[in-house]
Parts: sequence; C-alpha cells; structure tokens
Amino acid sequence: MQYQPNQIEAKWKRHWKENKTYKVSNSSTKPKFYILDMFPYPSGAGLHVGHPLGYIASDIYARFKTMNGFNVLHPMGFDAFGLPAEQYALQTGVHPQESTETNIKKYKSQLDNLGFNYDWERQVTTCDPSYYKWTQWIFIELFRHYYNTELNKAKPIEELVDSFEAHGSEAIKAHHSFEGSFSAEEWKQMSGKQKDEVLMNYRLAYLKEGYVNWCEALGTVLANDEVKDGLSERGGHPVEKRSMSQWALRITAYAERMLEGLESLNWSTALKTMQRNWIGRSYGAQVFFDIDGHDQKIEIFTTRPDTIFGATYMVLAPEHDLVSTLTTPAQKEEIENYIAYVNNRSERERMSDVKTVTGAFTGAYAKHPFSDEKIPIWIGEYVLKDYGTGAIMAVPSDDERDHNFATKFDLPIIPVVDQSAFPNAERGQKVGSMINSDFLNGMEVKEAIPAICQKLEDKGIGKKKVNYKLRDANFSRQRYWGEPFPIKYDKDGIAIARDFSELPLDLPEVEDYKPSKEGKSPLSKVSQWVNEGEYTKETDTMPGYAGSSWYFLRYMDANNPDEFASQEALNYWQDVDLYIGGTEHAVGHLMYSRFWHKFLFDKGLVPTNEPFKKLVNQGMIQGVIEFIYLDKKEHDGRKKFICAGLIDPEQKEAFAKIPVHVDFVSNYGSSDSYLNLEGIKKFLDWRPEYANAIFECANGVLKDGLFNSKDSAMDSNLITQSEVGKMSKRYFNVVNPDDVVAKYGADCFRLYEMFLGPIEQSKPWDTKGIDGTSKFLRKLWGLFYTENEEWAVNNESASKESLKTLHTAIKKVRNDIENLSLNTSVSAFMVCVNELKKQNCRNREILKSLLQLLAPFAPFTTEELWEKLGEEGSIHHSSYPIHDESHLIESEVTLPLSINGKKRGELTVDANTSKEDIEDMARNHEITQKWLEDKAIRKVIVVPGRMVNVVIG
RNA sequence: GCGGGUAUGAUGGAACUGGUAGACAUGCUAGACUUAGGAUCUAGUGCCGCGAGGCGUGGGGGUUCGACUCCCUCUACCCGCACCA
Repeated sequence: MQYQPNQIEAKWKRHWKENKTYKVSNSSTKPKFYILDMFPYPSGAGLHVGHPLGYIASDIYARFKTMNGFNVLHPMGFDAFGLPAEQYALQTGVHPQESTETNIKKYKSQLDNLGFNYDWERQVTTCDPSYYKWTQWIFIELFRHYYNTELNKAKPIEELVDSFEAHGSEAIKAHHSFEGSFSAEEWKQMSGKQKDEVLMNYRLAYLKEGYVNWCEALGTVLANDEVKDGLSERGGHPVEKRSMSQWALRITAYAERMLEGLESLNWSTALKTMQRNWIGRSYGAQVFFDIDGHDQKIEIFTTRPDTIFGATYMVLAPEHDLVSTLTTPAQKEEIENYIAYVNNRSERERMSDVKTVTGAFTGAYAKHPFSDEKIPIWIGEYVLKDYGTGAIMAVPSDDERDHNFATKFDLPIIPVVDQSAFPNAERGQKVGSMINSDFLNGMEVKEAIPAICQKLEDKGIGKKKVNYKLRDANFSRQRYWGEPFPIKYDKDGIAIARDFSELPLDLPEVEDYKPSKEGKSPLSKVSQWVNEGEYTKETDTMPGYAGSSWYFLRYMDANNPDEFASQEALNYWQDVDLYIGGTEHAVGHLMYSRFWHKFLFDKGLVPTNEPFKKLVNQGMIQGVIEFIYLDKKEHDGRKKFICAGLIDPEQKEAFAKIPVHVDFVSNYGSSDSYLNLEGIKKFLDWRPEYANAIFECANGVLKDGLFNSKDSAMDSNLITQSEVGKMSKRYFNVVNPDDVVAKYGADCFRLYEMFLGPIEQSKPWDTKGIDGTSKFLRKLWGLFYTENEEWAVNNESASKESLKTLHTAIKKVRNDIENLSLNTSVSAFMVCVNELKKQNCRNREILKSLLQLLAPFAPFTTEELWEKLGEEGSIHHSSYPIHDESHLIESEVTLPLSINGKKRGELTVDANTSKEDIEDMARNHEITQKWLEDKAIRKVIVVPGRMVNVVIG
C-alpha cells in the first residue's frame, strides 16, 4: 500500500468528527490541563502559514498531555467583533454578521485541515449574543463596584454610598478620581445627578470627560495600546487628541496588583518587562505649590524632591485645567496662540519632533514652598497632560529637558547637586551631594530624598507618592460592530445599568454603517432603538478587547445559559496552564484579561488570582516580499522596469519598488530570484496598466512582447529584489496552508513547521526544506510496507539494537516536548527512523511504540498505521511510551582522548572500567606517547562516561 | 536615550548541569538504478593544507586541564518603550 496522505487525512477527519474523538468532559477523575491558543480574529484573508505555528505546538502539547493521562482542555474560538468587518461593510454593504460568519467558516475548515484536536462544541464567538450577554454582565458588575484601597479589592458601590451617607467622602479609602471632599450632610443635599457624577469618580466602569485618541478616518476613539507612533494600529490612520465624554475602565486601581502578580508568572522576561514599563511605577513626592494671587494650588509629582531648591519655574501641560485661570490679560494672546499651535500639531508630529523646545509664559507666578520666592509659571508641550499631574516643578540644573527649556527662554538655573566627585555622571543622575539647598546642604542625594519628604509632610505641603504611567482604559467606540452597552440614561442624563434579566441587549439592524456626524456611532441613527420611553440608550459600543478579556473562562463551560461559567467548571479547570501566542498582545489583551480576572477573583467568581500561569511567545513566520524596480522617469512615454542587478546602489532613489505576486517569481525567496519571460507575461496579465512597459535586464530587453537578447540568451532573468517582511495581502506573498497540505499532507506540514527551529524564533517561510519531512514520513511508512507495497510488520521479538534506538528516542522526545523544543524532537524521530531502517527493523513491538511516540506530531498517519496494526480504538487515546533505562546501557563506551583539551583520538573501554584503569590506559596510549615527545604528563583528567584529558607540557 | 533579545558551515538549525562543535534537514558534488527524473539509494561536504597538521561558534581580553556555554569589553542586527517629571 502506498502512502497517500490526502486519502488518509480525509478518512480520519471524518472519523474523528463522527466519533467525537476530541470531546472534552468537565467531569473526570483525571488531573486537568488547560492549554490555550490566542484568540484569532477571523479576517477575510484566512489563515496563512504563519498563524498555525503556535497552534501546531499547542496541539502537540495537548495530545501529549492527553496520552499522559490528563484531561486536557484545548479549545478554539473567534474574536469576531472588530473594525475590519465593519470597514468591509462600509465598502460593500455586506452585514458584518454575514462576512464574519463566512470568515469563521473558512477559518474552521483551514484549522480542521491541519488536524487540530479542538472540541468544537466549546467554540466561543464574541459576536454571538449568548456570549456577549456575559460580556455585558461583567461590564455591569464593573459599573456596580469601586476599588477599596484598604481591603485591596473591589467592593459593591452600595457600601460606598452607605459610607458617604454616614461619614461623607473621607471615611472610605477608595481608588478614585474625585477632586475635593464632602461631608455626610453635603452628600445628602446633593441631587441625583450630582450624586451620579460623584460616583462616576469611583466606579470601575465609569463615564469621563477627557482627552482621548480620536481617529477621524475610522470615526472612533482608540485605547492607548491601539495607537502606535501616533497612528492607528489598524489601518495606520492619523490620531489626534480630542476631549469627549467616554466610558473608561479603572484599570489603574489594579496597577500595583498587576505589577506584583507578574512575579509569580512563568512568562518571558521580555513580556514581563513590557508590562512593567506600561504600568510604569515610579517613586517620588507629591508637592503642592501656592499660586501668587490665587486660591488654587498646583499639584506636581517629582522623583527628585531633593532638588526642590533648584526649582526656578513651573511648567503646566497646555491642556492643564488651570491654564485659562492663571493666564494674565497681558499674556492671553501669547498663550492662546501657543495652544492653537499645539492643537494643530498631530500626535505624530509631536512625537517625531521632540527636540524643538516650545512654550509660553502665563504671566502668573507660584510661590516656592521653601524660599517663598516668586517663580514663573509656563506652559509647554514637553509636559504631558496624561502623566503625573500634568504639571512639574522645573529644575534646570538637574533635568535635561528643563535645562533645555530654561536655556531657550532664559530662565535662571541654580545648581543644587554637586557631582564633581562623579566625573562621568550625567545631569539628573541620582549621585552627588546637595548644595544651595538650605537644610539639605552636604547630604548625599540618597539621604536628601527621604529628608525632604519628611519635611514636606511636616509642613503639610506634600508627601511621598508612587506614580504610575498606566492610564485608565478607554472603553467606548463610536462603531457598530461591537457589544452594545447595557446602559440607559434617564431624563437627567443619569446612567443606569440594566437589570440582568434584560440581557443580552442585542445589536439592532442599521441602514448603513457610517458613523454619524459629531463623532457618534451608527447606532445613534436608529431612533426607535435609542429611545426607550423616558430613557435613551447608550449608542457607543465596546472595544475589541471587551470580548477577549474573559473568553478563556467561557471555554470551561461554553454553553451555559445561566452563568458565564458554572462554579463547578471554574473550580475544575482553574486557570490556563499554558498559553501560546505572539507578543503583539503584550500590553493590550494580556493586561485587560489580567485586570478582569482579578476583578472576578475579588468577587469570588473565579478561583485564581491570575489567568495565565505560563505563557510562551511564538515567533512570527514572515514572508519574502519580491519587488521589481520601476524607473520613476518615463522613456518616450513608456514605463520601464529594470533588473535589480543593473541598479547602482547610489541611484536607488530614482526607482520605485513595485511588489510582484510571488507566484510569478522563479527561485522565489532566494537571493537570485528573478522573473523569466513567462513570469513577466503573468505580471502583465495581472497588472494590465503596465502593458506597454519596457523590461531591461542584463541579457536583453523585452518590449512589446518581443525579447531582444544579447549574447543569444534564451531568457530574460529580470532580477527581483527580495526582502523579508510581513506575510500580507498587500505584498502578494501570502502562502495558504491549504495549498501546502494539498501537496504534502497535513502531517508533513505540521512536522515541517516544527522542524524549522525553536518556537520562540521568527523566521521567513521557505518551502525548500519541506522535502525533508516529506521523505521522513515516507521512510516511516516504508518500515510498515515493503517496496512492493506489501505489509511487512512481523511479531518476532525486538533486537537489542532496535530497543536501544527506540528508547533513546522516547527519552529525548518526552523531554523535548516538556520543554517545547519541538524542532529537536522532529530530528530525534528522523534519527530513530533512519536507524531502524538500517537495522531492517519491522518489529511490531518497536513500531507500535514509535507510532505512539509520533502521534502528537503526525496524528493522521499514525492513526492510520495504528489501525493497520490492528490496534483497538484511537491511538490518541492510548498511553504515551515511557523509556526503560535498561535498554540504554552500553557494555562498551568510546571516550574521546584529548591532549591539552584538544581531541586527538578515541579510547574504547568496557563500561565498568575504573577511573584508575582508564587513566592508565590513557597514559600508555599510543596517541599520548606520540604527542608526549620529550614532555611530561602533568595530569590526567577522567570524567567517567564522558572524556579523558591528558595534560602534558 | 532607556529596556529586552540575538549572533554557530552555502542555508534552517543542534550541542544536557563547562567535557568529541556543526546532530537532523536543505543545498551542493560524485556515483548506482533508470527511457527519463524535480523519484529512490550510496558516498562526500566547516575553512586552509598533498600530508603531518593548523585554524574555527560576531571582534578583543579573562577564568579553567578543558569555554558556543561562565566573567569583562566592544561591534552589528532585531524587538519593545520613548519629552514619563
């Protein structure tokens, strides 16, 4: 019988589905293991060969764990709300629901094609009302809670209200954004609307008016992590700051716990560092400065309170609330002009141009808290509204930016830290001793910081403070394709959470998907939906990360209509033991999920404090982009392409790089890739706008379909420029796994992706090596069938040699899978099969174990041969082989014989020869004698079973 | 600028707690079988050298009997953050 992967795969795909081979039960006496892949967004382009890398690894691991006696949860689902489907709807009018369903179907078929062991009965789809019902439910719970900083957990908002009624704002310690304070009496006097506004400053999900990232092109606001370099992460559109009223989540309440929690997690240091940076904790002091002629104070945060005597001016962010109050009539025009200038600059401009120092003087003065001197208050772009308090005390002597600002605007500089003892220290480094600083004089910086903090507290003008860079997460999107907020407003505009019985609040149908004017979502146009008697509905929708922040919990009990997941399911599955995915979610999804999880933990709804115990970052599989050079100048009104080999590197500016579909390119992916005549023809059929172009290469010119060759060359060989980059539709370099599977089979594809290298590493896709794994599978088949395609397995007892080969492989593969070193296990399989072949081993006992060992990697082929062996049931429900050390023991060992650490020969000895005997043998060995000449043996080092080193000299 | 990571043949990569550098695979060379081969099999393949031998894991230095592995230092590339007070 011949090896025909396509037939085998079709057969077992059907069989597994019909027999529910991969169904997972929640009631089992086995230990649990939860392995998770990152939630894919089902894009219209489908999967490319890069996506399954992590899925294959997790599938292998999941199957391995199953065969080792675990009850394994390895689910899959879809992060189905999101912008691309809505953008597509805008262009084509196709309902996002419809295009999303089509895409999901395609994804599922592509995934099944690769033989993954998902239990599809547990599929989670975020846009399904039976799922987003619970997303809305969690939102309501967040809305109904505040964060108690004494108990360090979320508590019901009613407890806060009770405390306000009894004691006013001061009794309860809570994480909030409320400015000021009130007594119990004052609270009772407040109107419903006023109370609502106060409570918004405490709720974990709350409405706030503030500066947000507005993206005009997408017609929506974006969260900080959705903005990269001042452009939207999706689509690369410009983003500007705009003040709007938006829902936000108080993730900052959890900043410290999120930081602490990282310690216990088995994640890569890179990922942890990214989260730490994003949270951005810094220690310093909060100080209040009085303003000359005003009642208000300016609150600042500084990490260098010790340098306060060097503070010669203050700077507020241009958006700071006090700016309009402080500005004197004389400076009004200047300040207004400056603010207009800042508003005109896009976020991107601000970020790319950080060296230009700009600012304006408000005309107002603050009082220095120690010297009582008047110091001017400026505004400047370099002070950010979002960081700290949006205001600083400027110490030009000890801060590079303040120094630049002071130099430019001619402001005084007072040196306060003497760094002469540290000649290599830079400005601002925390070394040196204090000068010009009153009672701090003579202290080292490290002593001065606690000393000044104490003084600030004594004077009642400041205190030690921890500051976080982390901002509350923006949670509103002015888009259609997302979860509707379960919120309605009464006639006073008070936000009211819906009763749980009203969930899910379904998305209504809309006429079109365009956002309405004034930055409102398309939902605002459906008035019969928006208006609900005396109430109106919230018309924004939730962002993409809403649904993905808790999906891993739903998998535990995916079809539960009464709870987001039952307590039994949650207590059984606990948390994710292994999460595999890319780093792109480092600060987005992984932060929000941890935050939601901790909130649910506070509520006693989940048994664990962290959702993902261990996380492995898979590398990306990149594509090779093939470009051809187009001369920017036309030649007699015709466009001209030039061979990459003919271009002088210094002249590259004169040419445009046009991406070519990689299917047209010969030697695709290598350094000598080129377009032959046929390739150029295909290119012209594909891009008819270049029909009359000229193609010039080293051995001839193609013009009007005719090739005028030099040196009687037969082909054009227009060399293309190959670059490693994203695999993407726009570069025409996407490789669909279905095509590879059709040609080589899924098992071969799985083995090849694993064989490519360590899972964490990125590498360009290259089909060239796939023959290696294809040959391997055929060799494996060849152990079971003769060349004449006859069954060749016998029942004789296994040879010692074959047992050793097998058990060596078992030992290595087991260890490799545990460490996710899947590339080396593939090579171990190759070694094993090569050796068994040499031994002409056709022994049932050996081959059966080999199949079980390989089953997680090549589920189809092994299942087929398992059946052929006449075994009962699925190989995937059998037990994983365990190695027997006794088969690995050798009677003789060959040790390398080194002279001065360099291998010069070998020494074959009986396995239980004593150290002393080996040393004697080494001393008298002919190789030692040869190298000895007239020198003496100084020492002989014998590492039993390893090596012998003779030191001479 | 700050933080993290990587560097090994022509290529992807291997080497456990320091102990035979280059496993496995691709590519290449030669041969066998074949009408043919982009099938299969065999042998070879780090570099220099006829050889003995020398050199060799980004560069330089160190520790050690012995270093891809540990320490110091420099370089290049990749990723993340970035006026963070």
